[in-house]
Amino acid sequence: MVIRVLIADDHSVVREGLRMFLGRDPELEVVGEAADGVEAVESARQLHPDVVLMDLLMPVMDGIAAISIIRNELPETEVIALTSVLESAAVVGAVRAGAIGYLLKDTQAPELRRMIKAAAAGQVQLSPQASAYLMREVRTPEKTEALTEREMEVLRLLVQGQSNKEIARALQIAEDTVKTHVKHILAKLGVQSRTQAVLGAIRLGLVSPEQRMKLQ
Amino acid sequence: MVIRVLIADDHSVVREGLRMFLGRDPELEVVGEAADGVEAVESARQLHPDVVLMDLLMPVMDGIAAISIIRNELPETEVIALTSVLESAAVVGAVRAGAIGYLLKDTQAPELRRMIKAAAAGQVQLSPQASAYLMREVRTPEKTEALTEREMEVLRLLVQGQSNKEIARALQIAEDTVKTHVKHILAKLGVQSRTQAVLGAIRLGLVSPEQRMKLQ
DNA sequence: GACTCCCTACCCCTTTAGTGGTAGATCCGT
DNA sequence: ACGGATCTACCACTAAAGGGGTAGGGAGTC
Repeated sequence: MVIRVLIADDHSVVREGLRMFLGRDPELEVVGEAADGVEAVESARQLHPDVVLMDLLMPVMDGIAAISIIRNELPETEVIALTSVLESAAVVGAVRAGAIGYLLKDTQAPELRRMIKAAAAGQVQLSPQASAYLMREVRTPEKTEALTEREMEVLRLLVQGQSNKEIARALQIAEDTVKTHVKHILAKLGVQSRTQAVLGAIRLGLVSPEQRMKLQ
Repeated sequence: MVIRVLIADDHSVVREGLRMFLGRDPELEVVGEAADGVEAVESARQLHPDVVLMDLLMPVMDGIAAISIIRNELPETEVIALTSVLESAAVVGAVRAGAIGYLLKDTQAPELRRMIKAAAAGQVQLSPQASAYLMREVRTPEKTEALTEREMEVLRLLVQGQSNKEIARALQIAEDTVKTHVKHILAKLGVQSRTQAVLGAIRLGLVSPEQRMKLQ
């Protein structure tokens, strides 16, 4: 019984590396590749793979969104999140979206193959570090209270380094109103200043990398 | 005449992918691998490769530092910077350090082989985007005036979201002095607020990723 | 010795940011 | 119809940040 694997990563070098790692094992077969989230979802729909190796950082549609869709439409298909950095928000997001496993790109080949087989069998396999992040998250439930839509808009402008006055102009509201929103954002994020809010937003992945790079 | 290549990347998957890409070409031979900057430098010393493929984001010693050392000690060895994101600071930093080329991890195999051969011949090969970044840098000479050592220290604390008072305590100096430093930092970075300074520092790569992640 | 750069520290002053509270308008679900 | 959440907006006040300038002491350079 061969396990059919779909690889989703925006770097061709990484895809080729994974292909090599997996190709050596006769129980595994790479049935397709995808270079972004949308491709990944479409390929999964067509191929019905047993396991998807999904990079979290991809253009067009990020990996977490793709995981959600795939897990919804194809409950038989298990997804392993794949990333180069072990970051709290990414682990939690991937697991929330339905990933059964989480691994780093510096994982060795045997470990990788073991995880794919476990995933195909529906068994959860997490690295000790990833488990630790999940534990912490469970112990501290929704540390980040959900921001409202408007607050997210304000946060996005904060992350571009704008002042309250500039934000007010951009959103066509009074500066006092902006201060109210900022006040609530700081409280919800549990920080003391807009700079900390910006750093927290970036760290928690509340804003996409594109948004925070607009500066200049 | 076979071109001897050293691969330096902290992700085993990426190394394997590069090996695959390059192995298909009889003119290229992968003579070694390194998982961090220090390993890269040591391997280069021993192996004297013709070309080093150097990831910029690595633990222990980052790629740019490793490039500097290698280019200094082994002028015959050309280095191609390798990274997943095309970012202004990284391009400029790599070229300053002595990289002869710069390429992204989503580069296709033929392109990759072509660049390695050009590099071995001492020819510069840059992607159009990377060239554009360099052009902009040249047109805007030292947009970022060099910060002094003390200013860098203050900047690092700024990037951790600390207030002037907290920074003063951390550095054992008066808050007024901190304000003076911050004043100079803002002027040199050409920004209007500490939040913008933090964003700029991150974008320009003036602080390492580890430093900005300390929050919490 | 004169000069420059850096770090330190203070001055005065303006602007921006942050805290606490209240409150009307709207929408949504029960 | 009612409560709850959200967005809006204001008030008063305090704290923090930023902009201008000056200036002494140390280290290094010419």
